[in-house]
Amino acid sequence: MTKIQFNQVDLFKALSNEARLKILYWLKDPTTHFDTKRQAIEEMNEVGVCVSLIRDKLEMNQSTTSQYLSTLQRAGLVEARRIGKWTYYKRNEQLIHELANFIETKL
Amino acid sequence: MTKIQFNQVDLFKALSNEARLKILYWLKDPTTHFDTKRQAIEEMNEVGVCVSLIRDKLEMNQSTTSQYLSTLQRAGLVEARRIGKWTYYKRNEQLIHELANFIETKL
DNA sequence: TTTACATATCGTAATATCGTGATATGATGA
DNA sequence: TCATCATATCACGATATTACGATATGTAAA
Repeated sequence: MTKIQFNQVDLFKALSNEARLKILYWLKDPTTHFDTKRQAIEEMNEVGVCVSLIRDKLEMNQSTTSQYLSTLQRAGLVEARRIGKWTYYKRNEQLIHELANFIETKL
Repeated sequence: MTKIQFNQVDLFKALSNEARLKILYWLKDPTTHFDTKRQAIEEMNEVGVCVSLIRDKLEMNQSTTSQYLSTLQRAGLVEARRIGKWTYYKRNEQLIHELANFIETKL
Protein backbone atom coordinates (compact mmCIF):
# COMPACT_ATOMS: atom_id res chain seq x y z
CA MET A 1 0.00 0.00 0.00
CA THR A 2 2.98 2.32 0.47
CA LYS A 3 3.60 4.57 -2.47
CA ILE A 4 6.71 3.48 -4.31
CA GLN A 5 9.09 6.20 -5.31
CA PHE A 6 11.34 6.15 -8.35
CA ASN A 7 13.67 8.19 -10.47
CA GLN A 8 11.99 8.73 -13.82
CA VAL A 9 15.15 9.27 -15.86
CA ASP A 10 16.92 6.21 -14.40
CA LEU A 11 13.85 4.11 -15.05
CA PHE A 12 13.56 5.18 -18.67
CA LYS A 13 17.31 4.77 -19.18
CA ALA A 14 17.14 1.24 -17.85
CA LEU A 15 14.29 0.52 -20.25
CA SER A 16 15.96 2.04 -23.29
CA ASN A 17 17.95 -1.03 -24.25
CA GLU A 18 16.72 -4.01 -26.25
CA ALA A 19 18.47 -6.63 -24.10
CA ARG A 20 17.19 -5.22 -20.82
CA LEU A 21 13.65 -5.04 -22.20
CA LYS A 22 13.91 -8.70 -23.20
CA ILE A 23 15.02 -9.71 -19.72
CA LEU A 24 12.10 -7.85 -18.16
CA TYR A 25 9.69 -9.40 -20.62
CA TRP A 26 11.00 -12.92 -20.02
CA LEU A 27 10.79 -12.46 -16.25
CA LYS A 28 7.12 -11.54 -16.56
CA ASP A 29 6.42 -15.22 -17.11
CA PRO A 30 9.65 -17.08 -16.31
CA THR A 31 8.41 -20.66 -16.62
CA THR A 32 7.45 -20.21 -20.27
CA HIS A 33 10.74 -18.49 -21.17
CA PHE A 34 13.38 -20.31 -19.17
CA ASP A 35 14.47 -23.93 -18.99
CA THR A 36 12.41 -25.61 -16.29
CA LYS A 37 14.75 -28.60 -16.36
CA ARG A 38 17.54 -26.45 -15.01
CA GLN A 39 15.54 -24.61 -12.38
CA ALA A 40 12.34 -25.67 -10.64
CA ILE A 41 9.07 -24.01 -11.63
CA GLU A 42 8.10 -23.08 -8.06
CA GLU A 43 11.53 -21.58 -7.44
CA MET A 44 11.32 -19.47 -10.63
CA ASN A 45 7.96 -18.13 -9.57
CA GLU A 46 8.88 -17.54 -5.96
CA VAL A 47 12.48 -16.40 -5.80
CA GLY A 48 13.18 -15.59 -9.45
CA VAL A 49 15.52 -16.82 -12.18
CA CYS A 50 19.26 -17.28 -11.77
CA VAL A 51 21.80 -15.33 -13.82
CA SER A 52 23.07 -18.34 -15.78
CA LEU A 53 19.66 -19.06 -17.27
CA ILE A 54 19.18 -15.43 -18.21
CA ARG A 55 22.65 -15.30 -19.67
CA ASP A 56 22.06 -18.36 -21.87
CA LYS A 57 18.74 -17.04 -23.13
CA LEU A 58 20.19 -13.58 -23.76
CA GLU A 59 23.17 -14.97 -25.67
CA MET A 60 25.45 -12.29 -24.30
CA ASN A 61 28.39 -12.84 -22.07
CA GLN A 62 28.24 -13.27 -18.33
CA SER A 63 29.65 -9.84 -17.55
CA THR A 64 27.15 -8.01 -19.75
CA THR A 65 24.25 -10.01 -18.35
CA SER A 66 25.29 -9.31 -14.78
CA GLN A 67 25.71 -5.59 -15.47
CA TYR A 68 22.33 -5.32 -17.17
CA LEU A 69 20.67 -7.06 -14.27
CA SER A 70 22.24 -4.64 -11.84
CA THR A 71 21.13 -1.69 -13.98
CA LEU A 72 17.57 -3.03 -13.80
CA GLN A 73 17.97 -3.54 -10.08
CA ARG A 74 19.28 -0.02 -9.43
CA ALA A 75 16.29 1.35 -11.33
CA GLY A 76 14.09 -0.75 -9.07
CA LEU A 77 12.60 -2.81 -11.89
CA VAL A 78 13.88 -6.13 -10.52
CA GLU A 79 14.87 -7.50 -7.15
CA ALA A 80 17.85 -9.76 -6.48
CA ARG A 81 18.20 -12.48 -3.89
CA ARG A 82 21.31 -14.50 -3.28
CA ILE A 83 20.93 -18.12 -2.18
CA GLY A 84 24.14 -20.06 -1.95
CA LYS A 85 26.12 -19.65 -5.15
CA TRP A 86 23.17 -18.34 -7.09
CA THR A 87 21.57 -14.95 -7.45
CA TYR A 88 17.93 -14.97 -8.42
CA TYR A 89 16.26 -12.05 -10.12
CA LYS A 90 12.57 -11.34 -10.29
CA ARG A 91 10.46 -8.42 -11.41
CA ASN A 92 9.16 -5.72 -9.12
CA GLU A 93 5.59 -5.84 -10.37
CA GLN A 94 4.48 -3.01 -8.14
CA LEU A 95 7.01 -0.58 -9.56
CA ILE A 96 6.13 -1.51 -13.13
CA HIS A 97 2.50 -0.95 -12.33
CA GLU A 98 3.26 2.41 -10.76
CA LEU A 99 5.30 3.40 -13.80
CA ALA A 100 2.38 2.65 -16.12
CA ASN A 101 0.16 4.63 -13.82
CA PHE A 102 2.62 7.52 -13.72
CA ILE A 103 2.74 7.71 -17.52
CA GLU A 104 -1.04 7.55 -17.77
CA THR A 105 -1.74 10.24 -15.21
CA LYS A 106 1.30 12.41 -14.53
CA LEU A 107 3.68 12.44 -17.48
CA MET B 1 -9.29 3.76 -33.19
CA THR B 2 -6.38 2.48 -35.26
CA LYS B 3 -3.71 0.82 -33.16
CA ILE B 4 -0.70 3.08 -32.94
CA GLN B 5 2.63 1.42 -33.43
CA PHE B 6 5.87 2.48 -31.83
CA ASN B 7 9.47 1.51 -31.24
CA GLN B 8 9.87 0.73 -27.56
CA VAL B 9 13.59 1.47 -27.34
CA ASP B 10 13.31 4.81 -29.18
CA LEU B 11 10.42 5.82 -26.98
CA PHE B 12 12.25 5.02 -23.75
CA LYS B 13 15.41 6.72 -25.05
CA ALA B 14 13.44 9.86 -25.82
CA LEU B 15 12.03 9.76 -22.30
CA SER B 16 15.36 9.16 -20.58
CA ASN B 17 16.38 12.79 -20.39
CA GLU B 18 15.35 15.34 -17.79
CA ALA B 19 14.85 18.21 -20.25
CA ARG B 20 12.72 16.19 -22.64
CA LEU B 21 10.57 14.92 -19.76
CA LYS B 22 10.04 18.51 -18.65
CA ILE B 23 8.93 19.55 -22.13
CA LEU B 24 6.44 16.70 -22.29
CA TYR B 25 5.16 17.52 -18.84
CA TRP B 26 4.73 21.23 -19.65
CA LEU B 27 2.92 20.40 -22.88
CA LYS B 28 0.38 18.33 -20.96
CA ASP B 29 -1.17 21.56 -19.79
CA PRO B 30 0.44 24.34 -21.84
CA THR B 31 -1.61 27.30 -20.61
CA THR B 32 -0.49 26.83 -17.01
CA HIS B 33 3.19 26.42 -17.95
CA PHE B 34 3.77 28.90 -20.76
CA ASP B 35 3.35 32.63 -21.08
CA THR B 36 -0.18 33.27 -22.30
CA LYS B 37 0.74 36.89 -23.05
CA ARG B 38 3.07 35.73 -25.78
CA GLN B 39 0.81 33.11 -27.31
CA ALA B 40 -2.97 32.86 -27.23
CA ILE B 41 -4.59 30.26 -24.98
CA GLU B 42 -6.77 28.77 -27.73
CA GLU B 43 -3.76 28.49 -30.04
CA MET B 44 -1.71 26.70 -27.36
CA ASN B 45 -4.49 24.21 -26.82
CA GLU B 46 -5.27 23.67 -30.48
CA VAL B 47 -2.03 23.84 -32.44
CA GLY B 48 0.54 23.61 -29.66
CA VAL B 49 3.33 25.77 -28.25
CA CYS B 50 6.02 27.45 -30.34
CA VAL B 51 9.72 26.66 -29.92
CA SER B 52 10.67 30.08 -28.52
CA LEU B 53 8.38 29.70 -25.53
CA ILE B 54 9.65 26.21 -24.85
CA ARG B 55 13.21 27.40 -25.24
CA ASP B 56 12.76 30.23 -22.71
CA LYS B 57 11.12 27.96 -20.16
CA LEU B 58 13.75 25.27 -20.67
CA GLU B 59 16.61 27.75 -20.29
CA MET B 60 18.69 25.91 -22.83
CA ASN B 61 19.81 27.29 -26.11
CA GLN B 62 17.76 27.32 -29.28
CA SER B 63 19.68 24.56 -30.96
CA THR B 64 19.38 22.14 -28.04
CA THR B 65 15.68 22.90 -27.67
CA SER B 66 15.03 22.30 -31.35
CA GLN B 67 16.96 19.03 -31.31
CA TYR B 68 15.13 17.76 -28.24
CA LEU B 69 11.81 18.58 -29.83
CA SER B 70 12.72 16.66 -32.92
CA THR B 71 13.85 13.69 -30.82
CA LEU B 72 10.43 13.71 -29.15
CA GLN B 73 8.80 14.01 -32.55
CA ARG B 74 10.75 11.12 -34.08
CA ALA B 75 9.70 8.96 -31.14
CA GLY B 76 6.09 9.99 -31.87
CA LEU B 77 5.56 11.65 -28.50
CA VAL B 78 4.82 15.08 -29.97
CA GLU B 79 3.55 16.43 -33.26
CA ALA B 80 4.89 19.51 -35.05
CA ARG B 81 3.02 21.98 -37.19
CA ARG B 82 4.55 24.91 -39.00
CA ILE B 83 2.49 28.06 -39.41
CA GLY B 84 4.35 31.00 -40.91
CA LYS B 85 7.63 31.54 -39.11
CA TRP B 86 6.59 29.43 -36.18
CA THR B 87 6.62 25.73 -35.45
CA TYR B 88 4.13 24.59 -32.86
CA TYR B 89 4.57 21.40 -30.87
CA LYS B 90 1.90 19.48 -29.06
CA ARG B 91 1.68 16.10 -27.35
CA ASN B 92 0.47 12.96 -29.00
CA GLU B 93 -1.88 11.95 -26.20
CA GLN B 94 -2.90 8.74 -27.90
CA LEU B 95 0.66 7.44 -28.10
CA ILE B 96 1.34 8.32 -24.47
CA HIS B 97 -1.81 6.48 -23.47
CA GLU B 98 -0.80 3.45 -25.53
CA LEU B 99 2.63 3.49 -23.93
CA ALA B 100 1.11 3.41 -20.44
CA ASN B 101 -1.13 0.59 -21.58
CA PHE B 102 1.81 -1.29 -23.08
CA ILE B 103 3.78 -1.08 -19.83
CA GLU B 104 0.79 -2.19 -17.79
CA THR B 105 -0.09 -5.19 -19.94
CA LYS B 106 2.80 -6.25 -22.16
CA LEU B 107 6.14 -5.22 -20.70
C1' DT C 1 15.58 42.67 -52.37
C1' DT C 2 17.22 43.48 -48.07
C1' DT C 3 16.44 42.81 -43.30
C1' DA C 4 14.88 40.56 -39.46
C1' DC C 5 12.99 36.80 -37.07
C1' DA C 6 11.96 31.75 -36.01
C1' DT C 7 13.59 27.39 -36.45
C1' DA C 8 16.58 23.64 -38.21
C1' DT C 9 20.95 21.61 -39.14
C1' DC C 10 26.02 21.06 -38.79
C1' DG C 11 30.31 20.42 -36.43
C1' DT C 12 32.25 19.87 -31.90
C1' DA C 13 34.27 18.46 -27.32
C1' DA C 14 32.87 16.38 -23.16
C1' DT C 15 30.67 12.70 -21.17
C1' DA C 16 27.91 8.38 -20.98
C1' DT C 17 26.65 3.83 -22.58
C1' DC C 18 27.61 -0.68 -24.89
C1' DG C 19 29.52 -5.07 -24.78
C1' DT C 20 33.81 -7.50 -24.06
C1' DG C 21 37.77 -10.12 -21.73
C1' DA C 22 40.20 -10.43 -17.54
C1' DT C 23 40.06 -10.65 -12.86
C1' DA C 24 37.98 -10.61 -8.16
C1' DT C 25 34.70 -12.32 -4.77
C1' DG C 26 31.89 -15.58 -2.48
C1' DA C 27 30.03 -20.18 -1.70
C1' DT C 28 30.40 -25.18 -1.86
C1' DG C 29 32.43 -29.54 -1.85
C1' DA C 30 36.61 -32.68 -2.28
C1' DT D 1 43.15 -26.07 2.28
C1' DC D 2 42.31 -26.19 -2.47
C1' DA D 3 39.59 -26.51 -6.65
C1' DT D 4 35.47 -25.31 -8.77
C1' DC D 5 31.28 -23.01 -9.89
C1' DA D 6 28.22 -18.74 -10.03
C1' DT D 7 28.28 -14.07 -10.06
C1' DA D 8 30.23 -9.35 -9.67
C1' DT D 9 33.47 -5.89 -10.77
C1' DC D 10 37.26 -3.72 -13.44
C1' DA D 11 39.48 -1.77 -17.49
C1' DC D 12 38.80 -0.77 -22.00
C1' DG D 13 37.82 0.54 -27.02
C1' DA D 14 33.86 1.58 -29.80
C1' DT D 15 29.88 4.10 -30.25
C1' DA D 16 26.07 7.26 -28.72
C1' DT D 17 24.34 11.23 -26.28
C1' DT D 18 24.67 15.89 -24.40
C1' DA D 19 24.71 20.71 -25.01
C1' DC D 20 26.79 24.25 -27.38
C1' DG D 21 28.15 27.92 -31.07
C1' DA D 22 28.01 28.71 -35.84
C1' DT D 23 25.59 28.54 -39.86
C1' DA D 24 21.71 27.48 -43.03
C1' DT D 25 16.86 27.67 -44.28
C1' DG D 26 12.35 29.45 -44.55
C1' DT D 27 8.93 33.14 -43.83
C1' DA D 28 7.36 37.71 -43.53
C1' DA D 29 7.73 42.52 -43.38
C1' DA D 30 10.10 46.94 -44.59
